[in-house]
Amino acid sequence: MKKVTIKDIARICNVGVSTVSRAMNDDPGINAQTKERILATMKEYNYTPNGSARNLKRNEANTIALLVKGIDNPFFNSFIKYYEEAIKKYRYSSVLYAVREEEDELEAARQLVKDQKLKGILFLGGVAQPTDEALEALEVPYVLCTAAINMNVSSDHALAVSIDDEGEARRMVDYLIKMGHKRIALIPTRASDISVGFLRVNGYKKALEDNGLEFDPQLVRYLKENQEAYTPKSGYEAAADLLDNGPDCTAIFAISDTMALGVYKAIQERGLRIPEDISVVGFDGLSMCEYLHPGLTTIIQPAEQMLKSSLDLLIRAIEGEGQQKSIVLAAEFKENESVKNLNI
Amino acid sequence: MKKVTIKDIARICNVGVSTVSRAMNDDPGINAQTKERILATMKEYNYTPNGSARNLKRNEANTIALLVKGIDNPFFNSFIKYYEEAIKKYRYSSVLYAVREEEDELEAARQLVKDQKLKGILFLGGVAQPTDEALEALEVPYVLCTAAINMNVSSDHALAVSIDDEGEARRMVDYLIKMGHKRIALIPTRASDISVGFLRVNGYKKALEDNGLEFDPQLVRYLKENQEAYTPKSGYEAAADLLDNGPDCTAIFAISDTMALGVYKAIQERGLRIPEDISVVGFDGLSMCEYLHPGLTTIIQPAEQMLKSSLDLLIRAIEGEGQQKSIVLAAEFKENESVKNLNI
DNA sequence: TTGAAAGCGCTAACAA
DNA sequence: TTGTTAGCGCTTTCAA
Repeated sequence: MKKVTIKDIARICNVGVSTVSRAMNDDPGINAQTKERILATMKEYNYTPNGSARNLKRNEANTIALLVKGIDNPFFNSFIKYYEEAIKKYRYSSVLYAVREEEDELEAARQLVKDQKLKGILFLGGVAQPTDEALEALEVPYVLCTAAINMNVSSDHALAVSIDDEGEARRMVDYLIKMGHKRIALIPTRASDISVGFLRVNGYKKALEDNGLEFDPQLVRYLKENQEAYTPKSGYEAAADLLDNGPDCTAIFAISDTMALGVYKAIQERGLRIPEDISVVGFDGLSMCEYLHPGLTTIIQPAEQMLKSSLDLLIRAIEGEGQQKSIVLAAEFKENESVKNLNI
Repeated sequence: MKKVTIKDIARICNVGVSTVSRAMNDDPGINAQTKERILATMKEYNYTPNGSARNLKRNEANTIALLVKGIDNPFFNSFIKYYEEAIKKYRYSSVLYAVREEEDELEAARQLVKDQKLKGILFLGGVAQPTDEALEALEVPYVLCTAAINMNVSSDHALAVSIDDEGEARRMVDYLIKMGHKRIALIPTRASDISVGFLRVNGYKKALEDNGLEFDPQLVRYLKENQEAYTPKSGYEAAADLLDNGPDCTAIFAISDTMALGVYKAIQERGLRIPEDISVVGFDGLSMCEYLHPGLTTIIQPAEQMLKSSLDLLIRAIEGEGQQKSIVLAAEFKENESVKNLNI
């Protein structure tokens, strides 16, 4: 079974190759009937255009990449799923690229753009310290999804889709305070994190301030530089340290659901009960955490919507219709059983 | 900045394009010094060959695909991570492709092979009912990783890497029995599952038989056809049904860790304690489940090793050095706190 | 050991 | 509205 080419189709249909090319590329200047006939023949002979030849000619691959930093973070799973679904609607092909924790995702992106002639990049997670220069060097539009877009970035290419991390964190802590909690511990990422982690910490501080509570550094358990962010392990270790050596608290705000999972264990392992002895809240909306016991109170990021918006934004930008620079989506506050109302 | 091509390099080096081609393709018939010189120039000018042109000419893309069915199953995360790392060692590029639950992964694979001229495919999960014809139609080597290779498959192309699902399940149930459990419930996938799920059920049955215990269908809670396999939700629902309507049991064997998570909740929600009131064991070794409380006793699949072996097997097959057909790796039995010893 | 030249399958400019 | 044709950047004969 030899591969059927554009020439074969042309010969069979008794037309020139360019006519066939026009037929499959929706070129306006072509007779509707001829087009019909050609398309039918293509289908009959099971013809698919050779991508390499196309790209070679067009000197471009209509490809965008999803660049995930921390692919083993289950939070990204649903995004990836939606990505694969959503991309099919567009006439772009795509590659998924996983960047390791210690890798520089911007360098990796630059390499990819060059090697694969990418049209755009969708960053998921990561992008800790994106400087204008580094991002500009990409030379293609990109969208930072779930990542906080930094104040020091003003690049024209820079697009972002996220929730209001600071505001949502603030809302969460405010909720805890309204529930009567005054000693609220925080388990963030590393102190050096200036991305989403930073914003959520800010939200925590603001909520305290809003309510006239003092910020107590002792209640904040930053990860050590050698601990991996957003893992149950780190959450566990931080909570264990807090419970064993820290000041008393009535609630723990883990900055991600993955970490909240570890917090649960640290608490339960010590014979304490959630929420009777200590309340726990998370952030992100990992579906799995609904199945913790008790169900975790958290902020649910609208993964599907975020992904769709990101893709939309990216493709508009690629096609030069970009007007919007960033989209902030509403998150869902999910009240669950992990918080005790101290007012009662 | 115009893209530098092979012609540019040729001109700069004062050689023909074919010589440049030889230099970069490690062609034997070339003077070592010329080669050196050319390679140096390529580096200096930051030349990278145009993949499209290469593929067009060679009429092939040196690409393999990782085809994941159920990308939102966190169990596959670590595999994907290792895949991305491992593939870099080979001179193959790769694509990751996520197949939805309801999609036919073999059809998707066939399409991919055709469209992208794939050299091989690595299936992760899925491949429920692979018939010889369907697999043969792929026309390229493929490896089924973590999927049970079925008895009715004898294709020459068929390669598989897995653990001994039946044996390991048997070991797990045998362990429970040794711990004094006699009424052991099972939460498998759907009754129609003839893949790994089936094998694990078999292992369960054999262990009972080995120990002279009778198989009680009432203790087995198959998922309904509309429930998604390997999710906490399904595990929760099955366990809830079992606890509310089923016969008494002292232990529950969830066929995957993801489902065990839901089982935990169903139990704890009812005010029962693990393992005091009821023991739970899982299967797969989801890292996250170590952070459940109490820690889950499970069978850990050696993800990294499995992935490496799969890739190795696949690439050998592609390059025609295939001798091995399948590899069965040892799993690790992880004893943890979720099982009560009834003998004491 | 090298270079010239013929395409790989496709698109697009040009001519008809 | 259609066909002819010149490449895109590369690999690979073939001849030197």
